[in-house]
Amino acid sequence: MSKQPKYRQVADALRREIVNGAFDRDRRLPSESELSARFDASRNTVRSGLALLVSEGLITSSQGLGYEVRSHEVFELNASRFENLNFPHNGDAYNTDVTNAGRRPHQTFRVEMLPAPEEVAERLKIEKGSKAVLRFCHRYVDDVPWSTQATYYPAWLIEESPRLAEPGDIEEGTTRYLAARGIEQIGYFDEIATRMPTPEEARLLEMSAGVPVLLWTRTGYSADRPIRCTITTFRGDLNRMNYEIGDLAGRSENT
Amino acid sequence: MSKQPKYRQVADALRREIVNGAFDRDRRLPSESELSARFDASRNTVRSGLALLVSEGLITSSQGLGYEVRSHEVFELNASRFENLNFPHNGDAYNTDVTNAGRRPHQTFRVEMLPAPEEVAERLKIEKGSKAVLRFCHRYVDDVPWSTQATYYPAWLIEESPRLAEPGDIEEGTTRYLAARGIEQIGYFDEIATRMPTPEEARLLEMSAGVPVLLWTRTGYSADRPIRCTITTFRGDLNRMNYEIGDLAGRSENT
DNA sequence: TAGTGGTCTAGACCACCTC
DNA sequence: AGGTGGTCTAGACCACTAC
Repeated sequence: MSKQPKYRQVADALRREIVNGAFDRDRRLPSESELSARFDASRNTVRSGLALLVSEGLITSSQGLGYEVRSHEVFELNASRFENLNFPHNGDAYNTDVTNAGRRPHQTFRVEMLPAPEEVAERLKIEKGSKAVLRFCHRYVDDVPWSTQATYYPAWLIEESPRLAEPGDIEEGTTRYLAARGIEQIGYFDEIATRMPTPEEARLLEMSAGVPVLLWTRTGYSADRPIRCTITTFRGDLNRMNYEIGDLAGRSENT
Repeated sequence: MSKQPKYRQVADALRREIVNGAFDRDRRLPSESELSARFDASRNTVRSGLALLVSEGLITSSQGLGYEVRSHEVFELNASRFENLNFPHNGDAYNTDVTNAGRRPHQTFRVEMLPAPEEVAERLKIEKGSKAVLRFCHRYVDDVPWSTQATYYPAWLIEESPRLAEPGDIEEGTTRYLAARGIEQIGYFDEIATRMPTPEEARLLEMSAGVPVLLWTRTGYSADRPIRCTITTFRGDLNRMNYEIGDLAGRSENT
C-alpha cells in the first residue's frame, strides 16, 4: 500500500461511509467547507475527491443544494418476450409494462427520411449513405427521460409498406402492419454494448455525470434479408435487460 | 444557447477535433501548457476540460507522456450460443473464441466456499447468508485484463457433485459434469446491466476513468430449481454481447 | 535535464436555492 | 441575506518519462 493522495483519501473515506449507510437519513453529504475543515484540506482538494465519487455514480451534486447520495430505481425489460415471435405484442409493450408498474408513461415521436448511419447501413445490408426511414421515439416515465429508440427501415421496404414513412402512429403496430403486407420478421439479432454518453445523449436523457448508457441494437430479419434495425439507448442507472433461454419451469417453482 | 463556461468550450473544441480525426496521426494531443496558451485559459481550466473528455471515455492521460485519443477494439460474445442447450460446449468457449481471433488467452482461477452474496442467494433461492461454492475466473487477452467471471453453486448441489468444490479445472466442463450426475441445466435467465466500476473492479480489470462495466448475470435452472448463478463483469470498452433469436437465415443470405 | 501530467493551495467571484 | 456548489486564476512542488 503506497500513500494515497489526499483527494483519494477523502473519496475513500466518504465512499466507505456511504456504502455503510452513514447518510441514509436524508442522503445529504456535509458541505464542501465542512469537509474541508474535517479533512484539513483545501476546498479544491475536497472537490477533487467529491468529483471522483460523482464520476463513479455514487453521488450527485446540485448548485445551491449540495451533494446527495444517488438513489436507484431500476426498470427491467424482457428482451426475449418483448416481441415474442409466437405472440407478437400490440406495438405497445412499453406502455403496458410501465403502466403495470404503477407509473405514468409518456413519449414523443417523429418520423423522417435520411441517409442511414454507417452502422445501420451495414446491418440492413444497404449501400452506405442510401436513404432509410427513421421512426424515433423518446420515452419518459413520470416525466423522467428513460430511453430513446430509433428504428430504421430500408428504402426498398417503404415502396411495399408506405405507411412506415408517414408520420403518426401505426395503430396495430409496425410488426403487424408489415406481417399483413407479407413481410414477416422471423428472427432477431441483438447486440448489447455500453459506454459513456455523448453530450447529445446526456442532454436528451438528462443524464448526470457518472452514468453510462446501455445500447441495444436489434436487427430484424425476414426469411431472406434484414428489414429493420432498432437502436435503443437506455439510461444505465434506470434500466436492466433480461433474456429467457430454454425451459424456465424451475424459475417459478416453489422449492 | 447560453454562454458556456470556458472549460466546456475547451472540451467541446477538442472533442470536435477528435471526432473529425485531427489527431489521427499519432493520437497525441497538445500539452496542457500549449492548450493553455491556445485557449487563453489557466492550466487548471484546461485540465478541467480535459478531465471531462477523460470521463467521457474519449481520451486517456498518462503522467510524463501526455493525453492520447483512446482507441477501441471490441470483442463480441454470443450469449445465445455460448452454452447452447443442444450443443453444450466443452467448457472452454472463451479460449476457443479468443484463439480463433488470433489472440492469446490466459486466465487465473480459484475456488472457495463462502456465504452467498445477497443478490446471488435470491437468484439461487437459498437462505440469505448460507454457504455457496464460488468458482472465480479472471480472464486476459494478450495480457490485457478482459473480464472476471464468478460462478456460485448452492451447497445442496455440492453434496451430489463434490468436484465442484475442489480446486482445479473440471476437464469435461462443469455443465457436462453436472449432466453426468443427473443434473441437467435446461434453461437460463440472463440479466444485463451497466454502471461505473467499483474501485475494486477498476483495479482487477485495470480500467481507466470514463469506462463503464457491463454486468451479465446468468442463472441456470434444472427442471425444478436454480442450480447456479454466474456473474460476469466485462470491461465495457472491450466487450459487446449478442443474442440470436428465432430464424436468422436472412442474416447469412447474399442479397 | 527538460518536459509532461498529478497534486495542492488560497483566494476571488459567480450562480443557484432557501429563508 | 446567507449558504451552497460552479468557475477561474496563479503559483508551487511532486512524479514520471524521455533523451
